[in-house]
Amino acid sequence: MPETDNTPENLTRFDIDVEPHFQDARDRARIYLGDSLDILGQFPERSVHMIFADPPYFLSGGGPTCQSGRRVRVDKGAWDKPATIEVNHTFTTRWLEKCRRVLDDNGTIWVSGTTHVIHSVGFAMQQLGYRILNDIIWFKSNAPPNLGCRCFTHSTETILWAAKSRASKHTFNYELMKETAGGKQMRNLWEIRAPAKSEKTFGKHPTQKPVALLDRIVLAGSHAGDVILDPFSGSGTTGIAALRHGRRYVGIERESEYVELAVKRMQAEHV
Amino acid sequence: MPETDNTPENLTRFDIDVEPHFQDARDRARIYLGDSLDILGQFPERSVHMIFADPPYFLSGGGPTCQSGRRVRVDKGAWDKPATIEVNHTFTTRWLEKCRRVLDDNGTIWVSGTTHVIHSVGFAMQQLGYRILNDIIWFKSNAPPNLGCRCFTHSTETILWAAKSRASKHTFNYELMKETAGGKQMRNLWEIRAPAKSEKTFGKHPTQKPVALLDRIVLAGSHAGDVILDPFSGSGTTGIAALRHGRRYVGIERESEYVELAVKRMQAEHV
DNA sequence: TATAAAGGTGAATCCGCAC
DNA sequence: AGTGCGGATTCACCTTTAT
Repeated sequence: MPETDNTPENLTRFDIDVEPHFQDARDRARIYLGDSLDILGQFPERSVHMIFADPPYFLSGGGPTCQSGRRVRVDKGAWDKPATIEVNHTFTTRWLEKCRRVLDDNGTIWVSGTTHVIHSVGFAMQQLGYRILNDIIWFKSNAPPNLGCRCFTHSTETILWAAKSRASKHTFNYELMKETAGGKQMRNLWEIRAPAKSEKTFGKHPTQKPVALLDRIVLAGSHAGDVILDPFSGSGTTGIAALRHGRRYVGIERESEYVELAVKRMQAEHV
Repeated sequence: MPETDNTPENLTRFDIDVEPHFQDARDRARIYLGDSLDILGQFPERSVHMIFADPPYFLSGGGPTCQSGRRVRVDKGAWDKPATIEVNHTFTTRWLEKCRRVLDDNGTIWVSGTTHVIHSVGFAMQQLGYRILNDIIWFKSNAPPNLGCRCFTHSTETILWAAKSRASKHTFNYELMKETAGGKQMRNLWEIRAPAKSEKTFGKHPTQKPVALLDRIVLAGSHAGDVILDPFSGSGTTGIAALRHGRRYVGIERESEYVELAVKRMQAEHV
């Protein structure tokens, strides 16, 4: 283990056992290929200013980023739903705990998710001592209709924004957000269109976020020069927004396919 | 204990040990004064078609409907935040469990709450085997600005809508909702103004909901004649909406002050 | 060439039916 | 009773054709 540097000015000193898979020329961006829990455990404490995470979840069959093949099989040969939920909550708690260790005392974390996972996230945050500042509602005004007609059209996603603890003096660029909102306090409801298919120029990621969403998050919760971490980097939207606004970026992603996609997207942005 | 009647046509046969504090002439509405856990435990299984609940919560000092005096005091003479959260989650789990027992197999439950409690509710629902159908976002377009400028204006409240289990064939009046939404599928984002102070004619309740919100919930999730339960009846908005649309109502409330308020409001509606 | 109208495509879940 | 297949469903977006 290298010497720990607890100042936040230490992106160039992340001298951990894992080589970054990608690192830009001026070391403003790194992406590590591997397991978030392992890699986060090697980062120095309090080394990042802000975290954005769009975590995978294991319910309802699982997607490509999912270790769902490794589920706990219970008696009677059937998937036990509550057991699966507990397993998922354990995973959620673990990565949120690792994130909290590397987060600056005045830093904040933003976690997006749909119904399947967001309540586990919110509850785990509260259990771990995070202080939830807002439930931000991302309203996708162009959401596709439900094919089944058994409930309301799912047109929102929730983003939980939390400070590290009750004692934090967290960053919030209030005036900038007020300007962006046309002179009034910005509300927790954000109408932002979901990315169209044609916007996914370099490939597909199942939950790719619009850059406009990450722009707002980066601008609201960080300063120029800050280090922003995304432990489930995916297609790299967080990195694009971070660099676009003069922040530094550390991503972690376990699928090399997505790392390549993220690098291509970041390079196409001339950042 | 009386004979159990598992049909849902049994409002007049809720012959439990607790006398309703209020009961209307045609027995379309009852309000029980007392503790929800006790009273729910006496109701027959599967005796209500739909439940709406706006539960109390114990965090951040507690309000008037709150048993917060009975908190767990831990060592060092300070409130232990995670412990408080676990206590709160235990309470949430208990009442959701009791509700599930009295809910018809094809019935649904709607639970409203803010950040402080809604994630505990959602997670407990998943743990108990409920199936969440939607996170409904109630957008209060007339929400007051935040006094502190440390986060975004809290302008939404979440309502979790859930079926009893994955196997349920729950009620959803799709076509009616589609009409209401102007011919397209209704989305999970509902813009409804918060009640003005002048609407609170007969007294105050800290989290009083607009009748328009309950109108929509009642119309979406129940049929005429159905029994609707509100285990934290408060100022009785659920009862007003239920009777207005020809449903029956069972409320439970532990503060006699609110029971009186609810009765006054229901009588003023000529129902 | 620009704008408008028309038509095709795609997403996920529920249901009934056959076995 | 459980499994498994196929059909039905909605609306935003993109493409094609018409004005």
